[in-house]
Amino acid sequence: MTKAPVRPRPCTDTDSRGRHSAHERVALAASICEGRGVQMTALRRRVLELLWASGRPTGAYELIEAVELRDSRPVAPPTVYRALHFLMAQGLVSRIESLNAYVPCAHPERDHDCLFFICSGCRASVELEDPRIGGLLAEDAAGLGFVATRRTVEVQGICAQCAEAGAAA
Amino acid sequence: MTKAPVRPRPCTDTDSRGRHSAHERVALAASICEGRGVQMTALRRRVLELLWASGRPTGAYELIEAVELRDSRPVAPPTVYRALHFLMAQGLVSRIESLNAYVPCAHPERDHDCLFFICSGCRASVELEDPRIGGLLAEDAAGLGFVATRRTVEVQGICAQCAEAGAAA
DNA sequence: CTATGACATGTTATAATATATCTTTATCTT
DNA sequence: AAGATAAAGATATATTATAACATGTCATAG
Repeated sequence: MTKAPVRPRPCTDTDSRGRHSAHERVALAASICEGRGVQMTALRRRVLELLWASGRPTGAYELIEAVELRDSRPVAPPTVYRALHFLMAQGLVSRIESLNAYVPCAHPERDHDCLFFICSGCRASVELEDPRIGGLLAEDAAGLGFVATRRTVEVQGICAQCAEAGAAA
Repeated sequence: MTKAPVRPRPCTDTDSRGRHSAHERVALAASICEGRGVQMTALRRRVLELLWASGRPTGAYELIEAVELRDSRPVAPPTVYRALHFLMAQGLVSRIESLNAYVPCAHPERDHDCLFFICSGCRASVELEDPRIGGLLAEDAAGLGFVATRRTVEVQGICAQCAEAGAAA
């Protein structure tokens, strides 16, 4: 009656909690690609793996270095950018606009519309789903006669851990 | 009971509607600066003027060219970037992260928390205030123990005019 | 089996965006 | 005027991203 029953939950079932390993994440992504008839190539898989392994929003050039290190060969920017474009098109990766960085998408199996909480202390980001935000944005868009194709919702600040650490220091 | 009474309204009281000229906008900004004891210098004023004159999100380098044209002298990037940083710090300009572009803030006198609807057809952006979004984001942040300092809410799509034009074509 | 077409990647160069650093100038303050 | 402070000028460079063209890979039609 008073509130919508939907409560957002953080998509923090990271491998550090023992729920899903990076490997499992990538396997899920691969099966999604298979189902769609698109190719999860070695390079794309590598980029996605490295994003999951990173644990925080990662810049394209950082990712280039990581691929070079991992595969012991030089890799030029377009190579990685193309992989990122593919992964974003498949909903497997999101771009954090305010950081010029990329994060793997926690729930590629659902049609996602996520918001990101980005800690300026530890550089981590938490992905959240809150359908109510999408609802309001849709409503506002409709009021303007605006047809939305993509949404960017990012909140910058300090996470609980860093706030505590900062307060302790 | 069922809905919050707050309804968002677009901040589209642009000078094309005869409400506020760019000059008035800048004068208001200057008086805000005066009240805060910070300096609205000639350069900062020029950059803000040009942003108001532009009518759409404007890139830093586009702005550099505009200043050079207007003031008939060469202007290096840091000059304009510094002015932009100042104007953003004063809440007089916002950065559109998804475009790497800057827009003047429609209501600097209010403590703003705006969302932007960005048309990929005409490249225009509409600034909206919807306190409900901020409320939900605050609620979600609180749930995570996250202390928010800044928000980025951007919706990409096609505006009513462009949609109509596209449909007609 | 090899020609062809579709897709992915490699390679080179460059565009677009942004900042670090140091110097100079303007503006207050005393 | 001297010294302190804030702003802008100037030079160089860092960071992020794409354009354009060449090559490789793989399935399959001929």
